Amino acid sequence: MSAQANTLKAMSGFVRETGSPVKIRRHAYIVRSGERTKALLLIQEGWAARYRLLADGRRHISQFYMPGDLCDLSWLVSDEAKQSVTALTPIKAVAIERNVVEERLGTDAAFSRCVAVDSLLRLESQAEWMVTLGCRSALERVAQLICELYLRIERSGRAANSECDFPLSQQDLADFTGMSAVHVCRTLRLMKDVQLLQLHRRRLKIPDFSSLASSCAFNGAYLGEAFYPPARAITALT
Amino acid sequence: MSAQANTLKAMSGFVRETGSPVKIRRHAYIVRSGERTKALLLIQEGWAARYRLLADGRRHISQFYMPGDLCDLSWLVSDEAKQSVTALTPIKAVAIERNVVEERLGTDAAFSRCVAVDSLLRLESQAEWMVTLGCRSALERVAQLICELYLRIERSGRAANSECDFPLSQQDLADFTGMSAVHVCRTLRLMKDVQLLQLHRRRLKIPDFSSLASSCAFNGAYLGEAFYPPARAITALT
DNA sequence: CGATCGATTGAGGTGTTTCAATTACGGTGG
DNA sequence: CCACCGTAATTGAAACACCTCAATCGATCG
Repeated sequence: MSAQANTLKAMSGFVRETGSPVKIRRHAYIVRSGERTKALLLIQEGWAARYRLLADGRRHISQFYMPGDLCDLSWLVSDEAKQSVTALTPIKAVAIERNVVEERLGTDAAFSRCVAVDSLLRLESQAEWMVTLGCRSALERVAQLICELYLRIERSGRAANSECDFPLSQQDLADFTGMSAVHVCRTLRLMKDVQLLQLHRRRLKIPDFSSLASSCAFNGAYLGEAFYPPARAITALT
Repeated sequence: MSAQANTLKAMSGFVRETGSPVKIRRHAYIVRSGERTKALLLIQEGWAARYRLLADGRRHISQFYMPGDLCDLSWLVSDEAKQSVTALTPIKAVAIERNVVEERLGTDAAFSRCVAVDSLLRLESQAEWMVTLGCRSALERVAQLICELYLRIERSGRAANSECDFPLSQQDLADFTGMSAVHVCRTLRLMKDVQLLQLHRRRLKIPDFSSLASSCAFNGAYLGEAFYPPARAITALT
């Protein structure tokens, strides 16, 4: 679908031209839940997490951002951010004023369409994760997350030889998959033991993507074609 | 925000004018996963569920549709439906050709904006459910679902005296909340015992909405103002 | 080189699932 | 109106996946 291939390009091109560069320190808030944001960010280097803190102290991460991702269109539709976003690593990004985007959304039909299409694709992707959180096993959750993240890293041009940097802690993985950090540890150990992946010192290697994918019945179609070249889609399904 | 109040009206007004009425039998497919849809539906009577069937037979429902809901904008952005939708009850709806909407999305800026805003709001709502599926207890899950559904039913004008029709089976609730039907049964029993709700013969009564809401730290803000009048929002939070 | 944070491992507990049996309900035909 | 049927709800008992707590080990960084 050409529409969705255009989406990111149009959006990020717009941001890159119009915006101004910013840097964010590790562990710094990008936005706190309840605050009104004044700018959107196009991430260029580093990772961030969108999360919610519950009253009992538990944290649930609902989204990871990495280079190439736009953070966050949902800020356009509500006065207050519903969830916090924090930098997991040092970040370089391009910031664009919120009102510039708001202005364009509603006057520029092609741009508005891009936003709509992008949001609908994310909705599909999140729906898949609802399914996974709702009824898949610990190993499947972790495997699916690793599959998804690896493909997105690869897409951003930061993977080579089935290897890439992987800045997430086990606690981060746990907070996304709805598991305890301890159980993530045990699950990763199991996956390492059966050669599904190598993960050490923030480096990830996936010796055989298709076996990892089949361990969790991964179908990357939900990431959209822009994130998932057809050639890869086929190998992942076999 | 006025934008979101306009969203549904604009959308459903458009559909109602342009579309043609259809009826769907209980248990009939509205779309099967993998099929290409030719029309969107504005539900007028009855309920539907969007779900995914896993290889091992488990089902996960990622969305319920009820009167007033549009089903489903995500069909616009992919050739094949990613998840199936089935009628939980007999349904009356208005159908509109997919290409009519596709055409308008991308040429009509205001319309495209409505679609974008609606999708972004749904995204927020789903993110909340990811949090709930990821780290809340059985009782909280069920309570949150009941809270959300009741408010939506009320919004559609089908509730009175804290009572409404409630066509979902315990299996339906289980498949959405990621629990077994047996445990939904036990959880409902507990909730009935402590007077959080009454549920019998497909009739739901919530004697005190605010205690039900506080049992799951419910914050209906994620439903959007259109679904959640400020007055109610306050009582639910106290 | 010490201090700190993250990863790892073990032991024990628990919320939820699974399986199986029973009961209640709602619709249908006689 | 009643007898029947299939579906849904309910209950109990046993099993299990995952969690919590706590201690140890390793790695990173000032």
